[in-house]
Amino acid sequence: MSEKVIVRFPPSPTGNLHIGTARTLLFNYLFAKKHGGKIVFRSEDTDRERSKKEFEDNIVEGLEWLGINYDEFTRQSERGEIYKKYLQKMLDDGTAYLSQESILKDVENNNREEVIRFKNPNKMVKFDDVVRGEIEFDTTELHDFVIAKSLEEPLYHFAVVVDDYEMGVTHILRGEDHISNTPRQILIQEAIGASRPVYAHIPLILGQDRSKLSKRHGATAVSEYRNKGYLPEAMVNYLALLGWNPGTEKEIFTMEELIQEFDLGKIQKGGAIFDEKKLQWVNKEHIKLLPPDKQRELLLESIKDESYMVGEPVLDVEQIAWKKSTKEEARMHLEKVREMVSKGTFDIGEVVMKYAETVGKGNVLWPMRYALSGATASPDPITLLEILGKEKSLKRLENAIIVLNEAQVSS
RNA sequence: GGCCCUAUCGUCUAUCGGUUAGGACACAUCCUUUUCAAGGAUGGAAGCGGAGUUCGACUCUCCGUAGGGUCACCA
Repeated sequence: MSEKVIVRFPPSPTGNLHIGTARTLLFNYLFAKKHGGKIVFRSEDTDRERSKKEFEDNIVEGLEWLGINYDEFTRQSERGEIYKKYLQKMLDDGTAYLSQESILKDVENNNREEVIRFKNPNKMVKFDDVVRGEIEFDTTELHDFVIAKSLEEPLYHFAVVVDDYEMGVTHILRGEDHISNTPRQILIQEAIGASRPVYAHIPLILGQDRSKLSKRHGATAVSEYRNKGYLPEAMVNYLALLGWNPGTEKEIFTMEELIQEFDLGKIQKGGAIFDEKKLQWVNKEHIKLLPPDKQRELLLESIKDESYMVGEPVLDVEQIAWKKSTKEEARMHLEKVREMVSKGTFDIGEVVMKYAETVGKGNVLWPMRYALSGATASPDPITLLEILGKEKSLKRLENAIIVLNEAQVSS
């Protein structure tokens, strides 16, 4: 590679970090890392009304959580002088002009009587997209579009082109929804004498109805998935697989492996539906990769709000016995377990298992687990024993025996 | 509606002219008695339609059709 790769992270702080944005930035990250390039984070906050610090924070924190890092941080709101310089130059060159708007001044919507418009050369613009091949546009339909509200207030298309040029951005990997923005940005590039970066428009992440993923499809913010307890490694892994794959049957990757395997040429053309079921599976696979103590930490964290952790379990007598096993047998096994637990040896787990193996694991373990948790899904009984401690465990085992006895009497 | 993009199992995808069209998720059935939202096995499940090009098309071309994106003094 003769030229150093430079990519940008250009989120707009008008909302929380969207998983679609995260995926796009991830691709930029993987590509840059793979080629030893540089990444510039550029907060696109030229819209003063909609941009909020809290959103910028959410985006920054989300990326940090995911492990998607960058080398430089900047905000468009802090680059006013640069835009002003280019705007003035375009005005001088005649590639842009002050336009007296004939429409009435609309103060409410911040519309002006005078704006800066781009002098559209009205031509065909052709560009090569790494993902889609050649794309051609007739820019006549764009007319003389507005590039700034004033010398001090540049608009998106203009600011983006100036920044990409000034920062030496070599590759622009962005969402497919930007394809139609590309021609006008190329026009501005040509007007200011900027070189053209390589474009790669990646497919969108879709909701169940195949339309662009948005709030109405459910959770779209990375922070929401973080709160749901997903591992950042799993999130990165799954996102990478949406719209890209290495061409092999490997599906579980670490960030390092993704960097190693990433290839722009293998990016998909069509949009991909976000499937949380598959995310869950990827998450599970990543949990398996974690060291035992980390897994245990995760387990404790995940069950800390369960009913059996915050209060005493309420038992349904019909659920205590395992399958064909009877209530009488369940009571007998529970009494046996209670006896073993009360002795409180350090290897209580092994002792219980040994007993369970002789009389049928399920016959002992199901009633035991149910007695301890009162839930149809919970960690295994031995683990519960450890988590709850001797006192609590004995109390719950005792309670289950009482419940069984009462049922016996009344029937 | 104009312009642009896309099109293989329900979903994510492999295939880069010749395959019994492969894998994963999900689903179903069975096994597994540390239940399950664990583990194992098995199974059903796909090339949008029509023309071409070719000895041969999922793969290349064109036309349809369908879906999506975009049309701001937002980004």
